[in-house]
Amino acid sequence: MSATLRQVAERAGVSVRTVSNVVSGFALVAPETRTRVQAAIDELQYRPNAAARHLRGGRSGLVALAVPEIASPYFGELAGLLAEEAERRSWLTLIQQTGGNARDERALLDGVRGQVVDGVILSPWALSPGDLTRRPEAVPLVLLGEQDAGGMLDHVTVDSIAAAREATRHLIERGRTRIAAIGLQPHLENGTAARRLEGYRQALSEAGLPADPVLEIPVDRLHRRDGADALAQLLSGPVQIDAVFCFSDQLALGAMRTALQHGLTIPGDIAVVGFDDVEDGRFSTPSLTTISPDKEAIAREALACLDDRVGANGQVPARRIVVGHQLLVRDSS
Amino acid sequence: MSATLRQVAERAGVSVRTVSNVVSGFALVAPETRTRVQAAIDELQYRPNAAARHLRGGRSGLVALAVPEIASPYFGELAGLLAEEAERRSWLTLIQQTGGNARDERALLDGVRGQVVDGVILSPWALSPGDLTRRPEAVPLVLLGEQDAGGMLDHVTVDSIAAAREATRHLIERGRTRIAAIGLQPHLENGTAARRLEGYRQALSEAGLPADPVLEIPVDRLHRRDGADALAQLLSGPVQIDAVFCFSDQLALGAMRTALQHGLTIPGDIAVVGFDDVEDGRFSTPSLTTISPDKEAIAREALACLDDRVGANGQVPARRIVVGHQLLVRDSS
DNA sequence: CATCCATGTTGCAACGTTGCATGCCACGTT
DNA sequence: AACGTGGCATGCAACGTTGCAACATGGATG
Repeated sequence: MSATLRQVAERAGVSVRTVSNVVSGFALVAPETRTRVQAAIDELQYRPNAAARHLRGGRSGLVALAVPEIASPYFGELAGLLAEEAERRSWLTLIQQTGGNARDERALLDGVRGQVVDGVILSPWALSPGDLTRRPEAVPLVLLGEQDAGGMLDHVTVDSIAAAREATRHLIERGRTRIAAIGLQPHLENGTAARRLEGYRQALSEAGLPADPVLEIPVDRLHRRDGADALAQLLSGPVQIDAVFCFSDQLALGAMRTALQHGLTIPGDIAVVGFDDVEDGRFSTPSLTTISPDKEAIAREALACLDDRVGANGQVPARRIVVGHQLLVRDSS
Repeated sequence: MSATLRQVAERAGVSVRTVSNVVSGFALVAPETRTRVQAAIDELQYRPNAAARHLRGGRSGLVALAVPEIASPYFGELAGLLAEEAERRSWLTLIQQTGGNARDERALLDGVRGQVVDGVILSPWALSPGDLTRRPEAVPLVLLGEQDAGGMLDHVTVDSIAAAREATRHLIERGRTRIAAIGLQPHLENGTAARRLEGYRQALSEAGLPADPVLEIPVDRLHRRDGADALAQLLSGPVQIDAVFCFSDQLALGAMRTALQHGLTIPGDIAVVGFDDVEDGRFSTPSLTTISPDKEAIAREALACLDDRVGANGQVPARRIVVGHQLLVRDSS
């Protein structure tokens, strides 16, 4: 094991407390003493013991990042940015996968959180606002995504309604009139899909196009497979379409595959727009038009919220931060 | 904060030690006492304090997962599986991005490791075997990938030479004779690219095809962009090719994009094979033929190594575990 | 009846750190 | 000479847990 304060103290011929002062950089230490202690520290390769500091100070320096699945490109990219930002602020990042189900998300809120981490950044998928606010313990919690908690919690999000409206409007401006929406998730409490659907409908309505329930396709999850299946289902039916707005890039990439397999051209026969701007969509063929949320800003703001809340223990008013987004027009439309 | 053992003890009218015994499940506790204590635990919602346990027991229950970048699909998928397996074994997973540079990888070995985590799973990218073995402290370390450490450390890998040979042989069996290799990384210590190149050359040699240095293309990183650029470079030159073996799926997906943009057909004009079997390749158009390493096995074996080494403190002989792989033939060849 | 054992239960100490209060010294002021 | 002051260093206690050894109790054994 590593050297302790006591060992360093003995070596330097000072008290444990003085070594602690040198290590912390604070307090008054005579220059001569400081160099002597520092020498002992270097010789013994002293490293502060994280467990003792945690026990004594009540802070672990750990933040949990809870997402449905880290392997999903969007959450992978977000996790990368969050981990970077966390490191910049001297936090270590714990990764916690919820699988997107309510049971695991709830277990997470009760479990890990309380005793190991100083804060949690949660991207809820299945929890209702009620679940979120009914938390006995008070570990700082920041929400990502659409699921609001009635203004009780810090919350970083994009304006999904506006973004979805822009995406749909873009398709309309390209002359499309039979625009399907893929990605409804009526079985989840999660408000994301609902908001994107809302934006989609607003755009249709603004353009005087009818909203047709037959064009609104629910999916089980947000994987490529689901997008592929959803479009296949549409194409095998009697419905005519000339565009699809998918609620995630993953869905869009799956849908594109189905379209191409059916011999359709993109964007000739079908224009496709996604949401997330993951790396895949930039190099797919054709490249994918998408809504690009400002992920760097999400990471930055989420950690900033946590920092503020952990620093000032007690009452900081809950914040709701809306980060920017951008429509990136590429070859698929 | 949460209740402590002492508070539970007072409430149940027993000693702190007895409560500890109940919580741990071990030792002898009279059934009647146990239920009484359990009741107090439930009422007070007692949760063991992780910091105290860590300090007392010397184990944090944390394992660090150190990869170049979590946003990269291969590492994302691997991280997901590793985190799942870790949870199954009651570890929490810390995520540590090295950026694939030697400085950060070295810093990681000296820093975090020592005082916070019980073990590290490292996917080295830039470190030499020398860097890896020259470690003063003795925190269990498991290596992923090709970079061996002279048999000094636990090491989980695929047989890259054999896999690359199979991939190349597959292209030869499809009648290709001008097969390029994309993905050399002469600037890194990392042995991965070197082994895949070795397997590629072996296959050519076995088939009596000449190895042509002009067909072996180095890249800076392993992103789609690099694959796209590499193929563009090849196509703009005088060299004729009818197939590409890319050392990662990312490179392959980038190369496919370039090929399609140049109006080439896949696999008609150019057959493409990748390495990794990431989700993207399953839904790209055309879908990507690739080498699929058994990622579940990698995750399982890596955690098993760590468990064994942490459990039995001291001398466990270093293990080298080779997990299986499989050539998945899809539309790109 | 003394002894031994198994079963329950307990107090003490220690893990390494830092907040707090105190001690000590030299120096300058009244 | 007595006093206050500021710079520096230290000892004690506590964070919450568990290993260890010891201690009760009651029943079985010699």
